[in-house]
Amino acid sequence: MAEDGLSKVFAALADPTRRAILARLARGEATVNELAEPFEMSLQAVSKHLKVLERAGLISRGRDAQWRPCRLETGPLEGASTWIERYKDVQTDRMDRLAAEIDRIRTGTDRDQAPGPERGQ
Amino acid sequence: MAEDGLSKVFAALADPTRRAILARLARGEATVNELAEPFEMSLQAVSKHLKVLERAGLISRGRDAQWRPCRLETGPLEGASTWIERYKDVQTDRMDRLAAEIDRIRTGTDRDQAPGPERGQ
DNA sequence: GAGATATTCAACCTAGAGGTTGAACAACGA
DNA sequence: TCGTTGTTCAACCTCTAGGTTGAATATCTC
Repeated sequence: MAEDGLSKVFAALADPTRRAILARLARGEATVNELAEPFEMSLQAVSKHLKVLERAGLISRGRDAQWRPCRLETGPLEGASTWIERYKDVQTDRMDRLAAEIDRIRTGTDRDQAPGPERGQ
Repeated sequence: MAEDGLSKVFAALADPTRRAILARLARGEATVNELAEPFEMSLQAVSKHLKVLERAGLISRGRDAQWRPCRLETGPLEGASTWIERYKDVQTDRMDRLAAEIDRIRTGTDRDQAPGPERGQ
C-alpha cells in the first residue's frame, strides 16, 4: 500500500469488515470484543483490522482498565470525501465527450476545463 | 481484495497512480500512451492499473483504430461518496462521547442514534 | 505483404494483506 | 497470589497487488 494518507484511508475503506466496524463505531464507542462479535474471524484478525483503521487515522483508541475502547475519527473521511467530490460531478455525457474529442483532434492536446490535479496530502 | 463493488472502488482509489489517472481523465478522454506518459513505470503496468479502474467501473474504454481511449465514469464515485457522507458528519465531540459512555455504562449496551448499517451494494 | 505503432497477454518476482494459532502482556476480582 | 478476561505480539501460511520483461495481437501506413 502507498504511504500517503489518502491512499491509507481509501485502502482502509476497501475492506467490508473494516467498513462494518466503522459503521458500528458510528453508533458509539466499542471495545475490541464488541467489535469482533459479529464476525466469524478470530479476535486477532479484528485487532489487525483495527490497526489498519488506526494507521489511517479513522479510529482512535483509549485505555479503560483492560479494555481499549475504539472511537470513530471522521477527519480522514473529510479528506477522502473532498477528493471524490472534486471528480464525481465531472461532465461525461455525450455532448461533452464529443466536444472534448473535437478539441483534442483540433489542438493536438487537451485544454478543456476540469478539476485541477490532486493536491498532495 | 473483496468482491463487492464498493470495495473495488475504494481499492482502486487507494493507489496514487490510479488517482492521478482519474484526475487526468477528468480533463478529457486519453489513450493508454497519453495516460502512461507522466509515469516512470512501464506501459504494461499502467495498462494493469487501467484494468483495475475498469473493473471498478471507474473508467470505460472505446476502440479507435489501434487506440483504446479511456473515459472517466463517475457513477461508482457516487456510491463511494454516499458511503462516506453517511459517516463523516457523525458527532464525535467530547459531550457526545461522554453521553454515549454514560449510556453504555447505564444500559450495558449501545442504543444511541447514528447512521444505519452499511447497505449492500 | 512488411514494417511501425498502440496495446495487451503471459510468465515471473517481491512485498504485503488478511487470515490462522499459540504465547505473552495487562488489569481486574477473589 | 492466582485465575480470568481483554487485547496484542509473533510466527506462519496463502493469495494477490503491483511491478518487471518479452512475446503476441490489432490496426494503420507504405
